[in-house]
Amino acid sequence: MPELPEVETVMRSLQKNLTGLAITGVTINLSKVIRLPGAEEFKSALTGRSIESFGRRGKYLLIHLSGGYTLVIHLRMTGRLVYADPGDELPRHTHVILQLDNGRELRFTDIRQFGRMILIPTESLGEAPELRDLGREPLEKGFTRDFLRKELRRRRTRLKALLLDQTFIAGLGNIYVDEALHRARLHPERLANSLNPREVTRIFHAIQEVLEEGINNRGTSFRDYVDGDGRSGNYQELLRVYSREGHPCPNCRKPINRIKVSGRSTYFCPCCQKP
DNA sequence: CGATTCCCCTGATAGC
DNA sequence: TGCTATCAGGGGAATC
Repeated sequence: MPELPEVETVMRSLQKNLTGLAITGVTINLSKVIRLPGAEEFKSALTGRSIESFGRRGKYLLIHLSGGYTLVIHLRMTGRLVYADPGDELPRHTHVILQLDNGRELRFTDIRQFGRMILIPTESLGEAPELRDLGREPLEKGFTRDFLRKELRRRRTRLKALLLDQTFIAGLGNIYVDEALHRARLHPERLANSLNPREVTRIFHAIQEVLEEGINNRGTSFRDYVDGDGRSGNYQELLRVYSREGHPCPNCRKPINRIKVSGRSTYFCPCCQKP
């Protein structure tokens, strides 16, 4: 499931291959993935533009195009963006293809059809409903221990629910939240305003560490995720709790437990992460 | 404000 | 073997 490290890895792989190329045509096989504008307008607005640079905001990938437009893409659960040769076998569930002026193409494939694309003027990126309400970038300067401390104190919700809230911190998802909580030795159902200063420090560092490790290992390929070259990541081999129910905790060897928190499967060590 | 549930959707898996 | 029910989950909407 593409979270911040996976989207960052996709961005970097596409950046390397696609920067400077022009879009010569667009194929849309499933128009509902195009949220804005309409499918025909989307095609004509993209065709002829060149790819100038890439960016990321939370779990959103940004492709900045010539003429002041940005293509905003969310991969949700099973979305893939892969740079391919038109001769390569076309995967099932390929919904959008951007033809490029070097004879290759960028394919958007998404089994569950949850992923979305939006084309908007770059200058109005900040007002786009998808991006407008996103919280801080956890790997940028604006994410400080002091910010986290004040926000945690203010919120009366469970820690896991808060960390998953994209309007609070942008980019964390189920995998990295569970990993960060384990690393910080905090129970996912702890109330956000119950953390003492040392615990705040622990979760602050843990969030950044798991995200950086995730990026350094090119993301977690738990099921569907691959980068822009179609390569899997490696972080699934380093996960300590996520999807490891019954496996021994790397710290204490007690079996990892699984519960539901805010409707999400939540993995934790009942010994290291006491309520 | 927060918690819960439903929805979108396909494919893997469990249970019978 | 083959069928069906359940589950997985990001995010948005609706409801309490």
